[in-house]
Amino acid sequence: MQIKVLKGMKDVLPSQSARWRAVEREMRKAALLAGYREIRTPVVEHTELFARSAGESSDVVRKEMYTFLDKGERSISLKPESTAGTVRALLESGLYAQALPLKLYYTNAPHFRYEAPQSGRLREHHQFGMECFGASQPSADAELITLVINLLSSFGLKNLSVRINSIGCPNCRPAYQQHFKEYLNQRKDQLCSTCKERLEVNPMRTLDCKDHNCKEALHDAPVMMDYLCDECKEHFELLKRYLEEIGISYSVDPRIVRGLDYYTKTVFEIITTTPTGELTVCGGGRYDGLVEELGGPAIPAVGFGMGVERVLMLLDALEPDECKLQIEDEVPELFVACLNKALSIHAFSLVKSLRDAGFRADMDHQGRSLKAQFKYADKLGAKYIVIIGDDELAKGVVKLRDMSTKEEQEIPLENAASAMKKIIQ
RNA sequence: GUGGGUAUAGUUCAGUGGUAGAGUGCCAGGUUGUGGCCCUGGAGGUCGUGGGUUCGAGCCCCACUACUCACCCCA
Repeated sequence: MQIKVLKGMKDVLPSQSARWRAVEREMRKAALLAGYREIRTPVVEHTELFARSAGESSDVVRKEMYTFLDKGERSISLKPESTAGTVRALLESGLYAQALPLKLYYTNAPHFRYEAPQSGRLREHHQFGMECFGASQPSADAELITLVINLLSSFGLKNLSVRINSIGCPNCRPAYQQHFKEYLNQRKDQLCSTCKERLEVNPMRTLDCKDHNCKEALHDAPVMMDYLCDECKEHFELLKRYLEEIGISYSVDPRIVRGLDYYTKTVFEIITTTPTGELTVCGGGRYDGLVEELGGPAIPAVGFGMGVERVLMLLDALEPDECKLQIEDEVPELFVACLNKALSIHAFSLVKSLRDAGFRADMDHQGRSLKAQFKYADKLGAKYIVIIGDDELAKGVVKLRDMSTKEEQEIPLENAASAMKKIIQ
């Protein structure tokens, strides 16, 4: 019985891995330009970390975590998001005591959510994310949004839209929630069953319910935007001004409520349209209370997570000329073919010296006919073939064939690599 | 968790209850020193699994499993 990959998990095969590296390379470059440095946190954490950060009532914690008991009967979970782990590392290392703001990023970090996989939604997916600690000003929020838009645009992606909202802070949110809850209670009968539950646990999540009746019931519901305290209001207004200043277009969507409980003030999503509908590529926001919540000092923070698979999905949908991503060339430059098996020993040592000289070079390992070696080299996409034959060897040369022009020339076997370097470049 | 679709060669997929098929890929030959195109041949199948109906099941029925899409939610 053949063993197959687990549900919701995907192998990245050679045909795709160069794209992964290219995307990752650009992400690192963008992060570095803005002063962010890489952090790598473990894939597993104490379950409690996620319960305390994302919130016991969040869907992620309630039903989507990969949770296990380890051999010491500790409850551990594969990380469903990276902010909690980053904050944990920040506190544990004492990094927060150094110069603030502290800017951190991670890329191609595996994340896990135990749910039904479908298009653009896997159980294991990878995120690029950035977190900025100690920056209370909305310029930090704007910096992140700008960076994401720039990055995605640089790949050639279009149809990106930025949606922002403010969900207030502990000063202004309770009053809003009070009013909102009263509003909901009056319309309790119209709500779907999950929203009835939400009403008790986390009423604000009813705002992004897709159920038709719920939408109807909520269409003139009070929104947080109208209840923001002066500080939150000013913060939000400034964020908009920063975005406008550099020409990032956005829309204010008072219904964005993120799935994680730790957010305060700014929340944002970067959305794109696909043939099947809208797809969230990136989501994030401000979490001014989380560091303190997890036992540290009161340090404001803002960050986002971006789904790498989703970015790649969008890139795959682009026409070849629209995709601006530079993919690393992996095809061999030289394939060393030999006329018969006895000559393989010469091919072997030539390949070695070609590789030492920095060429991507390969040879046959199956004892195949010359013709078969040519076919193989052609399938690999080799740019040149080096032919070693008895006649050539007697003369102390090898033949170099340009696969696209079919031109052949003889190269002295001695110092062949440096001679080829001149010809090929 | 709920609902729909699908399951046949490495892969993409045809297949009307009566001999297991094609495209593509792979290997070889046509060409004893030369790739792409062409021609020929070859290898490759427990027809998802288990039951049932039938003289006979890839096909009909039931169950299960896997995959996939959608809902919910999200990256």
